[in-house]
Amino acid sequence: MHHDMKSAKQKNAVLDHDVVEKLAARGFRFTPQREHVYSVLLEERDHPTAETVFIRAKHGMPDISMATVYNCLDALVESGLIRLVNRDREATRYCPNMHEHHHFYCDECGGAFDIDIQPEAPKPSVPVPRGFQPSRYEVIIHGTCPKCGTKVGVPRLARH
Amino acid sequence: MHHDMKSAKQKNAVLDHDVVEKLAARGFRFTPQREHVYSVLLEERDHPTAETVFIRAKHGMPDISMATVYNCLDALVESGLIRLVNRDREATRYCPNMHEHHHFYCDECGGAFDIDIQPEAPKPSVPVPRGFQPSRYEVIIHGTCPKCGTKVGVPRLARH
DNA sequence: GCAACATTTAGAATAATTCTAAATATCGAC
DNA sequence: GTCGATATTTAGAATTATTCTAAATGTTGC
Repeated sequence: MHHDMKSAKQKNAVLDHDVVEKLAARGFRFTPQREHVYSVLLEERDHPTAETVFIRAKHGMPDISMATVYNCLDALVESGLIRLVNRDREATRYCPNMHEHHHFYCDECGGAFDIDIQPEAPKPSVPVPRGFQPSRYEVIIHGTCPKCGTKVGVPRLARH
Repeated sequence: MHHDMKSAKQKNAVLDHDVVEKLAARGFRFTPQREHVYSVLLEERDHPTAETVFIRAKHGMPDISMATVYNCLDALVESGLIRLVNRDREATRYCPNMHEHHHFYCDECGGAFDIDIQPEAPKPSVPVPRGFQPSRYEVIIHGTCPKCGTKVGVPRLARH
């Protein structure tokens, strides 16, 4: 519908404006590639790797290169628009959710889930020793997700 | 002193026995290389990379190979004797402290610090949505360490 | 439009990790 | 203790993830 499209456009305009500002604040320009990479991250919130972002970004922008994807991701991270998350022994992944939140990684299926912080819940007060100045907390929770938790878990043996 | 040496030896025997058991529990053998790699990790608790472990391990065992270091680290991780920690965009690092604890990473000097959990402090109760079954929490704290915190921080510009 | 500078691009280079195949070591059965 | 089965170590090749390079292109301010 015409009305909806216009509304969506307006939303994008607002969004873009924010992106422009955040990039500019760190001395970066707002380019079609950076916008596109960011939109890819927003679309599927499954913490994709740079490789996956590359593949997805090519759909709407077939000529984009891997180097540019890395460049864009770096710029977005520096600008505080996305953050980077690590999985053990895996390629770095990216997350566009900048609200304070935790991450849940399912040991079974490998899925990644954002865990929102309940505003009523007490701040995870982790006392650090004298002299340390914490700026950011990151909580990673390992376990099984609802889908995998219901399956009968065959305890796997350690085999080489 | 003779007495001290004997005591140290006894300690090692106890330690080794635990290592043997933990390895065996996962179907691994207790080998000189695995023992040595583990001892390297215990000696310097600075979360070394595989590469660093390799270099250090070569001192006491000049013929050990990189492949074996990776193999040993894998076996030790699987056996729950060490754990693996990630730093953004850096090689995987290893930590032999298996007591429940957090990690503090200094943004300035890159140093890694283990943050013990105060027993009196309330468990960091991070409520997860229905259906999720957490098995392990990992808390990473970013900030500045006591040494770097005292220096006058020149705010660095974002440059490419 | 021009000069200065940022960005993109393809591909090369580097770094981290995993794989392969042969040699060696260990374990349990006899 | 010898034998066969299996695990481990080793060197080096292969793969994967990331960074670097240099040339082309785009953007900005004058």
